Amino acid sequence: MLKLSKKADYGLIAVQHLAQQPLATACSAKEIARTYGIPTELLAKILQKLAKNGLLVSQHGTNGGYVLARHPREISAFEVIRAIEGPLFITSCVTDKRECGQMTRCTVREPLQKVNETLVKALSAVTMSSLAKDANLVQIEGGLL
Amino acid sequence: MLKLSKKADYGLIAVQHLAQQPLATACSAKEIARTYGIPTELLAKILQKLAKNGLLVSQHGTNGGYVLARHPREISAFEVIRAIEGPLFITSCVTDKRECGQMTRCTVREPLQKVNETLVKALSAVTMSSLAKDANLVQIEGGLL
DNA sequence: CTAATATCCGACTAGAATTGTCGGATATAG
DNA sequence: CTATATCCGACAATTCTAGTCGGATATTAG
Repeated sequence: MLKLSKKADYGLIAVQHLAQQPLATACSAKEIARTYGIPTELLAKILQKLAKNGLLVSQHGTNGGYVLARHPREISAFEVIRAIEGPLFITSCVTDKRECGQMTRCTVREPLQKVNETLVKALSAVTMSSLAKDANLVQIEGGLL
Repeated sequence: MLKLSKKADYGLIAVQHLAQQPLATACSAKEIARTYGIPTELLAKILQKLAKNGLLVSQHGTNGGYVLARHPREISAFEVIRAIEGPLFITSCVTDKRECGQMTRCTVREPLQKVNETLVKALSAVTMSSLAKDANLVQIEGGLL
């Protein structure tokens, strides 16, 4: 059905949560998991992956946890998703290197590749700070009006 | 990994195959399946779904098979995919009517909805005739130059 | 130093979805 | 009447996802 995995959802929620924290305030996996009702162990592994991919910085020990490695403006939904789900291809036949042996004259693949690029661009345009903006839209508008 | 199902791929290939046929020439499921190395029974069910959704017209009996219900120009990749996979949502929490009970203040959902719309537009812009054009691009260009 | 906290990591299970198969009913052309 | 082909539901096999568990390492508080 062409949908994101729950892991990706969890990751986006967590990163967005971190984006809303005061600067240099670390959040533990347990803390975030409880806030959103996400299985703790599962979120822990997702955060580890994000840290390994350089999106988060981890801090061991008491009062440790995770902090964004960059400004929310410079972290896109695409990066978060790719870090968790790996390279994303809309076509099921083209994966990292292998191509489908059968259906050699597949005329479908190439145009879908372009759709794939469009999707990547759209996801790249969604930054963590733009998510936060949407979240506070009512407040902001209220202030401006 | 956010990819189309094989069924969707098979469907696109089949519809595109039909788009390349001389007008009013029916192709059977078996015929198409063998051409592209797709499991016959599986493709049969996919074509049935496409017929039920009004994209194809079926013809029983000897020399029967399937024909496009409309001009290739008026059949988009999006329609084919939706007929096979059902309504597509990029967010895993929002399905047809249910929303995720947990994580009430999910700020992720709404912006992704926009990405979803972008994706739908991109897929809608890809028509079966545009697929065929890409396939014959070399010929056409050669003729024009 | 010790205890508490938290990341880190791999292996494992359960459940769901996808993919593919089978058997048989219906319709149609020759 | 027979061969062909759509139609349809049920089922099996395989793969993917989601979640769990146990234990190792690192850091801070006291």
